[in-house]
Amino acid sequence: MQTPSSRVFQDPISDRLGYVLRRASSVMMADLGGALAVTGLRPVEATILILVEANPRCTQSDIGRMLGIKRANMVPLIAGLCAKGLIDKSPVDGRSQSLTLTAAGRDRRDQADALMRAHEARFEAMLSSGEVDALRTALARLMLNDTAETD
Amino acid sequence: MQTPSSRVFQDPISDRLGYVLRRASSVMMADLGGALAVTGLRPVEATILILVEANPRCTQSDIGRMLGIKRANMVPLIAGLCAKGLIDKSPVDGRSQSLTLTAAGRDRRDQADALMRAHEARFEAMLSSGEVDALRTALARLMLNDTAETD
DNA sequence: TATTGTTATACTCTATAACTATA
DNA sequence: TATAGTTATAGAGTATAACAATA
Repeated sequence: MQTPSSRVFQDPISDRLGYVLRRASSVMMADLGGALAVTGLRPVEATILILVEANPRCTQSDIGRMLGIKRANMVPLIAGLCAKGLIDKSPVDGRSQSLTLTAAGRDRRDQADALMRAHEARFEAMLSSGEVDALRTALARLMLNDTAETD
Repeated sequence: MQTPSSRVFQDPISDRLGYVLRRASSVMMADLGGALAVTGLRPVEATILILVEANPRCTQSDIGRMLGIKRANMVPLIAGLCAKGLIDKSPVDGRSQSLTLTAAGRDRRDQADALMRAHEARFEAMLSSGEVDALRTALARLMLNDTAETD
């Protein structure tokens, strides 16, 4: 056969740290997206529910800063969660609005969180506990190079 | 002062492996993008030049399979590199075209590769060599969970 | 002056469907 | 029947600029 590749290719990029980091991240995010599909939430939406529950009465700007998402891009995210009846806004400032989970939001958060933890456990099961610790340590170290502006 | 946050927030997501993986990846990619800006190439374009040099006469579909980029999305990437005079196409099949670097493409590849290696060295310098090895091993293991279709 | 929320906009990345032509 | 290249299109994610209201 002479189908897509009897040819063997040189692979000069699988030893590039940035490349493998990006690919591993995209594999894990794709898995998470699939795991969360039953909740009707995307990973970022599930993450917001978790953050709002842990920080009741925070603002959407607070969430944006925690996640590295710009103010302008938080608007449709929060609006979507409100439209789904998972989050309530209430004015605090006149310019700020505090966020809290609705009862449905708490249920959905719990459902999503359980799926996220199971997802994480599936990936961690591929590593020894020492490897997991090493991975977390290394990633935390690399993140110190973050140069992104707050907004 | 009562500026953006005298308030301290709970952070229930920085211990989620998927989240830190995604953030670390985006930090490193942003740094790479900045480092490559002087070449006028995006990270994916530099990567393609490196792959074409290592695999002369490969097709754009071959590149797509190596990088996990779909056929349809390879079209503007390769067209852009051709328009810049960095890659030449020549028909092999009637349906396939083989890719090779032009002289300018080789120069640009070398320039970009040097910047990529320096970029990588800056990040690896934040870790011990044992930590670098552990990180690479762990990431390679996680990537085995890849469920993406070829095309 | 700085911050919050917002609108509008644009660019990149990714995904699907469909088509042509070739093998 | 499968592959290569292509077009068109849609959805995410992310970025900037600008504005109003408020602190």
